[in-house]
Order: sequence, then C-alpha cells, then structure tokens
Amino acid sequence: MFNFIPVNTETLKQVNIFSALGEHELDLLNDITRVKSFNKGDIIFFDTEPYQGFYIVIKGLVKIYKISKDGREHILHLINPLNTFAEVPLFENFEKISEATAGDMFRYPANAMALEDGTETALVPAGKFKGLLESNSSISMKMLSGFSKRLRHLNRHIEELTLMDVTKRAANFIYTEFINKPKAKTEKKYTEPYITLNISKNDLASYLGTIIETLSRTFKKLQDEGIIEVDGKKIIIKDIDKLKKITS
Amino acid sequence: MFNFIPVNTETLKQVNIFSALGEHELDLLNDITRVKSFNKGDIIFFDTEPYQGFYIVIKGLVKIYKISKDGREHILHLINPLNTFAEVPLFENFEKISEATAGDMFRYPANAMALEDGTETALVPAGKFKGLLESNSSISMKMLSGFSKRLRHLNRHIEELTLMDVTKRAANFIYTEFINKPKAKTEKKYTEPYITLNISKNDLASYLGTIIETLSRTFKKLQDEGIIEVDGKKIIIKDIDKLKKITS
DNA sequence: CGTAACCTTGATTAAGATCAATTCTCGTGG
DNA sequence: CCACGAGAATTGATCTTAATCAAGGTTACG
Repeated sequence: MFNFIPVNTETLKQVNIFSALGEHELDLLNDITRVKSFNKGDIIFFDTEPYQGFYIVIKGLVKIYKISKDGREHILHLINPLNTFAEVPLFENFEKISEATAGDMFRYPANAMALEDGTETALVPAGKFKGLLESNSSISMKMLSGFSKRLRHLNRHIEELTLMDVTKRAANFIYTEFINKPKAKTEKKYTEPYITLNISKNDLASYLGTIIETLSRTFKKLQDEGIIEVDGKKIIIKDIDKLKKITS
Repeated sequence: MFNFIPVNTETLKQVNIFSALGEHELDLLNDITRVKSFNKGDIIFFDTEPYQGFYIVIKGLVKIYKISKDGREHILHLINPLNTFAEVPLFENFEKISEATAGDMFRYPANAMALEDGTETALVPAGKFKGLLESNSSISMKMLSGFSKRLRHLNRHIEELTLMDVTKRAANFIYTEFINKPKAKTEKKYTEPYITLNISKNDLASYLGTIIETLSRTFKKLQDEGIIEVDGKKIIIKDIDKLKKITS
C-alpha cells in the first residue's frame, strides 16, 4: 500500500499553491514529498491521529468527513486531483512546528478517505515544508488565495445547510456541477445536458447533509416534475430553467 | 454616522494580523484606515455592495450573516474587538485589485451589522492594503494563521449543524462560552459558574441554526433537568458535568 | 404609565430521519 | 452465458424534531 517514491516536479508545478515555485524549489519540494496509493475505502488519516503534514491529491478522489458519536457521517469536502487538504493545522501551530517534532501534540481536524481505487496522494511533511515556506514568501500568498476559496466554499455550505431544504440543496448541487463541468467531453448518447456522479449516492447524501433515503425520494420528486431524469450515475437535466429556478 | 478620523497605532498593533508590523508600517496603515461608528442595528455592508476592503472591529460587536429569499437569517460569525472581517474577497481577487479600482466588480460575501450602540470599525481599503502586504511578507503569515482559525471555526460550525441537535448545540455553546470566558471578572452575586450573553436570544438562535421559540423551549428543558438556570442575559450553570456530557 | 422590543408558551404542521423490506446492479465464478 | 451474492438504491410506513402560527407575558425605557 505504501510506495515511498517521490512525485515529480511536473506534477507538483500544476498544484495551484506551488505554481509560483522555481525549478530549484520544486526539486526541494519533490525531495520531501512521498506518494502513497490507496484503494477505495482506505483511510488516509483519522481525526485522532497526530499531525504529520498536509496532502496533495495526485490521482483519484478523497473525502474529508466527520462522524458523530452515534455513527452519522457528514462530508465537509471532496478533494480532486491537484488540490491540497489538511493544511490548516500547519498554520494554527506554525510556531510550534519544527523538523524534528512534526506535530506530536496536535491532530488532524477531520477524517480522510480515498473514494476510488488507485487514489494517489503526496504527503508534504509539516516540519520540512515550514522551512521551504520561510524562504519562499510567494507560496504564502498562493495559500492565502487557496484558503480564501475554501472559506468561501464553507460559507456557502453553511448557507445551504441552514437556509435551504433538501430539494433546494440537491437542485443546487446538480446545477453547479453542470455549470462547472468541462464542456468538451459530453457523450453523444445524451443529446440533453447531464452530469455524471463520481461518488455514491450515499456519499452525495452525506455531502448534502441528508441520508440516502431522503435523497432518493428527492430525486424521484424532481423526476416526477420533469426536471431531471436519473439513470444510474448519470443525471440528465430535462428542464434547466426550472432547475435553476429552484436554486434561485 | 461617519467620522473620517484615523485609528491609532497603539490599537492597530493589538490587532493580531498586524502584531508583526514595525512603527513605520503601523504609521502607514494608520494613514489608510478610517474609523466609522455605528449604532445597534446599523448595516456595515450588504452582500450586494461592491467590495471596498476589509474591516477591523475597534469597539462593540458585529454580526456576519446571510438572509434566505424568504427572509430567514443565519449568523455565520460574531466578530469581537481587535478582530478583522471580510478579508476573503481581497485574496480571491488579489491580482485584479489595484489602488485605483478597489473592487468594482466583486461583492461582499455576506451582510454585516453592528449589534451594539457605539460600535466602531476601521476600514482598510483593499488597493492600499495590497501595497502594504507586498512589502511586508510577515503579515501574510499572520493572515494565514487567522484564516486557519476561521476555517477551523467553520468546520466546527458545520459539524455542529449537521451532526448535533439543537439541545447539543445550545449546551455546547454555553459550555464553550464558559470555558473561554476570562476568569477574573465574575460577579460575587453568583457563587455558581455562569455566562453572560452579549447578544439577543434571537441572534443566539440564528447563530445556533434555529429560531427563538425553539431556543426558548430548549433552555427551559435544560432548566427543568437542573443543568442550567436562565436569568435574563445570565445563564447560570448548575451542573457542569451534565452540561459537558450533553456536548460530549 | 404607555409602548415597543423581547421573550415565553401552547397548538399544530411539515420536513426529514428511522426502521424495515424489497429490488436493482454488477462483478465473479461455475 | 448464467447464477449467485454483495453492495447500492428504492420504496413504504412510522416517528421525531423542530418550524410555523398564534397569543400572551415581561422588560426596558421614554
């Protein structure tokens, strides 16, 4: 499950927060990162584990989630390739971090699980990265920008959870997925607009702050109203105006 | 309502993100910030307004909140003195910002309202601050740390909203307020531990993701169980062990 | 002492969670 | 190619929590 090989500078350069680095820094970074591979369902870390450093998703899909005491789960983020996760503890405890003692006294803020077979992540050790950051102030600006996007995302998430019902949240998910979807690769089988879920309905429900039964009923309702059509992992949008109107 | 006077460097130095600045930078900062005073209920900005820059709370209390289409409100943050708010758009649009065009094309992410008479804020204009930031990389580290805390807070908030019921959220609020409370100034009138609400019950309900009627019933239930006692703005903790156990 | 803002309480309703039983889907081995 | 079984998804019946609607009570303050 673990193969202790470095990533490669070409990949690292495409990671947003590292785009400002020169060849030399990329080499340094490449030296300290280590790739790990995971299968679907494998745990990357638990929220009880001591903090080692943050991760980059190279390939696959990762979910960041919390579990309540009675076992219910809620997904906070879904992390796609070339994005990072678990950087927050690094800056919350920046002074305390040194290369020797990575983070024995603080923990990961949530759980992380791979959602696809062959998911690959790169661990960036906290202590070593701290050194790199101190000699490259341009990274911190990129990270501020990344944190801003995440703050915006969480604000939006809270807004949805508190001010929208499940139907609105589901409609909103479908609509924004469609809007953000790369336009090129649409299968000709479908003449109408559609999205493809890359997660299970169970995970989607958890991400939307509900449970799978309710999500199933919600989809059925939207289908009965002629707004969407659910075909396995594909959701075909039959009436985008109505869909948009629901989210309004 | 507006008095265009600067703050003072002594106050600015106490703001966390500026603690690393020297006298010279503090003077520069002082020159570009302008104090505004507000009464209870005054709007500081709406989420429809063009972005000017971020704010520091000098005195009083500010709520950051969203409103749904049908008028329901949810409070995302309560900002205390010496803390900043609305920095996110600055970094989301960093490249686009210049001193001339502050932010004509982007908006504040939420609404902000003063919750106390005599609330004072200082506006830090986006364009001018950008210049300061580029010549002082240590500020960006402080801001990363501030953003990390806010990300942690929002994660926690989502966790509460999705995985805890109203009773748990209320108990958790009381407990953490008590834990974070400055120990010194407890009135001798109360021999038992207590907290003092600095917001209305309506605002507290909105912050906890519920409505005032439900909050009232929840407090009554906790009171009937001998866990707390509500006396206007004071909530006396009668059984801290039980309270802690509820939050668990 | 009158009025407005704030808060409490009760009755009812609605959204969504839970529990339980099938059904569907898809990969694997015969 | 089919049968089997496991995991994923659907559907139905019921229950629970909290929102809504409505009325009355408290408090603060001019």
